[in-house]
Amino acid sequence: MATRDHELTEAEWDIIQVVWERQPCAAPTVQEELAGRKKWTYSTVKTLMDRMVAKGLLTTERIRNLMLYRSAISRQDAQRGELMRAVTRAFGGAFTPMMQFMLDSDALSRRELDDLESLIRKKRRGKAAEK
Amino acid sequence: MATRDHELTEAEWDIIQVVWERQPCAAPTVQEELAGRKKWTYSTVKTLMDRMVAKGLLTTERIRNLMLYRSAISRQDAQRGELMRAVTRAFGGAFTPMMQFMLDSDALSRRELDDLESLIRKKRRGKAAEK
DNA sequence: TTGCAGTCTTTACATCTGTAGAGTAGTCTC
DNA sequence: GAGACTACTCTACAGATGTAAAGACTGCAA
Repeated sequence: MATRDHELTEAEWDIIQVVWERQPCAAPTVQEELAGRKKWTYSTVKTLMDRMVAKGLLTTERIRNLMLYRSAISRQDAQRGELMRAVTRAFGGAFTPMMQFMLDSDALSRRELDDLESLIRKKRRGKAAEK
Repeated sequence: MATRDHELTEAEWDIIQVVWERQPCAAPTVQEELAGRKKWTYSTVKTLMDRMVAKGLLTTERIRNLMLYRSAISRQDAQRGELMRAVTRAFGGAFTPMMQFMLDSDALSRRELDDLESLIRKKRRGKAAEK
């Protein structure tokens, strides 16, 4: 059941983010929610959402005259997809080099490094416990 | 000098990868190099490369009748761009959650976790030494 | 000098993505 | 029941992306 990786476009990320928060929700809701950041008209949002339905990213349920949308993929799936995309394209599919790159890029503060180290330690204990 | 992040498309990644390896190189070289994996004709490769020049991703130098291409951005820049894209879109710009996600996704083997831990330790020592 | 092999230039086209106007159809209100 | 709302459907269009055919140029070999 290879939940194959989904790649969302920029606009799709903006929309699905709102859907995850508010689902089930109607297109006007999403448009209003995004109104602050994006100056998209209702039409734009609706078109994007319907295309996402066609792509299997969202599902709809019609209640009388209202279309309710739900996400068809989990946030985790979408995050994994985005990550796989990055690691595949930019790092030849190898996670360790990517992690190393992040560490080397000084993107992380001392504090974050601390957190990360304990996370890894915990993780390793888990692995060690496995068969 | 904000070396702003570059976002490459799928096809652009394939091409620039070869350019990094072989530069300076001509379009036919790139096409041949990719021939195994992509069934792109010379025309396709050349068109893509010229568009990349227009975008500032590659540079050219004409020697007689030959066009030599070079990458205008480093592999690191491109990798950073891809990573920023992922972390921005999928993790709201926060690196730690992204790292955590990777750790939780079991993408890494015991071995890799070991390597990673020592990497982080080294990194932390570095940070500690700073001002 | 003629043709061929190699390279480049021009043009094209389908699909995807972002963006939206215009028109239609229920619903609520007076 | 007519207007005002609200939400929906249809259609369009420009720019980006993937893909490539057709034609033009040029230097070398016969």
